[in-house]
Amino acid sequence: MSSESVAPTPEPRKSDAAERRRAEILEQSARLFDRSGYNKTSMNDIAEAVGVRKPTLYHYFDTKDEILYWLHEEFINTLLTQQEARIAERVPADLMVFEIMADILALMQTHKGHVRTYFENHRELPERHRTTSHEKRDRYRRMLEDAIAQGTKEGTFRHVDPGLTALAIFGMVNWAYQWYEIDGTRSPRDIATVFADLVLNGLTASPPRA
Amino acid sequence: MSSESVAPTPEPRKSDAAERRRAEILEQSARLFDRSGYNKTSMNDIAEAVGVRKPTLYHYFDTKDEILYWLHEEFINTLLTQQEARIAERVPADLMVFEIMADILALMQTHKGHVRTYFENHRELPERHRTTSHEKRDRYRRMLEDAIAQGTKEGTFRHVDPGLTALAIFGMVNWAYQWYEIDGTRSPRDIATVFADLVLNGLTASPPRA
DNA sequence: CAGGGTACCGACCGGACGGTAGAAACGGTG
DNA sequence: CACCGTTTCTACCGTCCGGTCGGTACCCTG
Repeated sequence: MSSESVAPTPEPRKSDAAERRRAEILEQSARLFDRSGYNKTSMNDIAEAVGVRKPTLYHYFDTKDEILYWLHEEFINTLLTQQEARIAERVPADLMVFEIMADILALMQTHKGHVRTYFENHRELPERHRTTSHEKRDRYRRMLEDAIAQGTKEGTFRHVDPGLTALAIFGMVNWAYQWYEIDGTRSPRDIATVFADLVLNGLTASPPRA
Repeated sequence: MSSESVAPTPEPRKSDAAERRRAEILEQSARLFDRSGYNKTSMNDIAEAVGVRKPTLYHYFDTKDEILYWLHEEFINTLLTQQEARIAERVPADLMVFEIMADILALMQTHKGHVRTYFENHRELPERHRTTSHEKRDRYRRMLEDAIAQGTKEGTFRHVDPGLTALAIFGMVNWAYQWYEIDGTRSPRDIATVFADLVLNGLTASPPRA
């Protein structure tokens, strides 16, 4: 404490290099899982991509499942933080719905491998990790449900089932992991605009009788 | 031709029993894949569930991939046939959208294992099967796009991008494979009603200015 | 510069898994 | 009832893969 005067990094709890290695392993894993699938990618493949040998991976992650678990952590924590900020700022419900959709669609550009791998394999996670990851996922789902319920309470939204409606909206955006092309013409935010317009205003031409 | 007078099944091209065995293998595969995942289910597991030995499976399907391929065939052909009938009947666009959604949601009750397995593993299919299965999938997607475009042309729907809108709608219903519980309180058709109402009329309370 | 944790590696293990070989039984047909 | 394709089985193969063992090099701290 007292001896450090010009330390550039105040508190590197764990070795800084270790943290970067860990991040690199997750990044390469996501890349390979996205390209070849979780099950068809071996720990050896990951090690090679990172530039180390297989046993070194096990210095950072106890099992392959653990890598999958942390891929989920990386993006679900982002989503939770972003939405928590909006709740604190009391963002209007309709805007919240749009922003949640935009957040998730943004992942398709920045964390496609993470998302795909989790969506397609979370059921096969060992009990412990599956449960805790589902808790965060469910917490996020409740955030959207709350935003919908709030919108109804404030008169912005019609009376709808918040649970089913949230599942519909999540479906719209989550499914993008199946078709979104990173080098496509539309940005995630453009797509969010179109999707939010659809879910807020509907497909029907003449406004429904109020 | 001339010898058969009271034949109950006019043309059992391939042995009838063989056809039933094949169907049974697909059914058990879907069940096990849904429970434990495609990759964590071995050919031996399937054989046991069917009540035969592993090599017998290979008498009906050359590879494990082929089983996955035929699981897709089973449900995509149903979907295509159902929608083709509607096109022939000139069903109105908004009803078509509802019925397509209802068809897919119905699969969650009748073919959950099929759907899940295909969605989560079609990318890892060998080139040949992947391509042909994608062709049918894309054909079905175009059907929804056409219905949307037709609705716009007829003035039922607003001006929207049919491609993106179709992807949004498919997302809503396809994603149900992740959360639909067969013994839940809501039937697939109930859910389709709610979802179609959402996508047709939107979430907003007061009608948007026309 | 001694000591101890951190990072890394070569070699290896046990087992599971997709798929095959080769032959026996079965069953419909002429 | 002889024949031939179909269906099924026992036994087996080669490979791959997640994970471990035991040790070495490295580096930071005292």
